[in-house]
Amino acid sequence: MGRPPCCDKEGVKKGPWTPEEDIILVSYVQDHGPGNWRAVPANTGLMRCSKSCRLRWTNYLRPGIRRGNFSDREEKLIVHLQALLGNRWAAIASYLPERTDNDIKNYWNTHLKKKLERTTCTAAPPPPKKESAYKGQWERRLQTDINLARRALREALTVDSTMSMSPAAYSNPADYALSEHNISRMLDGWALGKPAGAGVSNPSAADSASASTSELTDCSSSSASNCAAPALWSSLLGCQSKGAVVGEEMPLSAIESWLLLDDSNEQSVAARESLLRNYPF
DNA sequence: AACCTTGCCAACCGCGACCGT
DNA sequence: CACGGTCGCGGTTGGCAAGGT
Repeated sequence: MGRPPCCDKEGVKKGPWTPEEDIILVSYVQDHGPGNWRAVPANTGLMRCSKSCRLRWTNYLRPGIRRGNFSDREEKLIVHLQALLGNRWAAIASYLPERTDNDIKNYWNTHLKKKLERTTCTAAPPPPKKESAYKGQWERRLQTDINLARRALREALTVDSTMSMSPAAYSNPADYALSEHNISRMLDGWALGKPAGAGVSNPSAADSASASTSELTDCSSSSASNCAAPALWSSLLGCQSKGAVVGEEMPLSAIESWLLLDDSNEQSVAARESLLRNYPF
């Protein structure tokens, strides 16, 4: 069986958006905020399905989106994150707040994939290096971060008596492990345990702050992973997540440094090991 | 100039997850 | 618990533009 497509109703317009439609959508979102997409066509008279409205907003009209060429830094981040996370474009996009998952996906499919194929064809096959171990560890870590962030956000948004519960109050230990209480406890521990040089500002956090300068940016209505992950990194690394000076020259954050490290460089590997020691999982 | 090929990207489609009833 | 509605994600496609023949 299968659900009929949401956009096959008669009178639902498809294809490219006109400037007039864009204006209507932007005006509506400015008034009501993003979210509740089902109400958008009904309230605006747009002959578009809710899905199309959401997509247009998130991929094109949403403020804070940077279009055009990807920088080397962004390329490297995408390549590394893709290697770690696979084709989880939304998760990858959460580390590049100014780029949409669609943009990153398109860029990967049209540029980076071919680029990598070219380089892997010409380059010698990679030795069975420690990288795989790092990859596995960091992939798990990143995935856990996303899951924790999602869960923490959900819990934070829920006025819940379990907030003050002790571990013993949880019937399932896994529930406590993922509880907001435990997460904040862990974050405190990580922040306290940060190395002397770890108090660097996080460009991701700065990007988030930059994106959030627009009053239209509404984290609560978008994917939790999109908003929570950079914030989590900020917490993890002891960075200021709010009030980051936008536009100021920022040193690379620990995570970004790691992502940009050259695998073939022993110094880089040593630096990575150091990071792993400083931020034990 | 006309036609064909290729590359790019906005938009669509289908599926799974989540949430309320 | 089951069900239906909604949302978000990832894969895919359609159409346009640029370049080549």
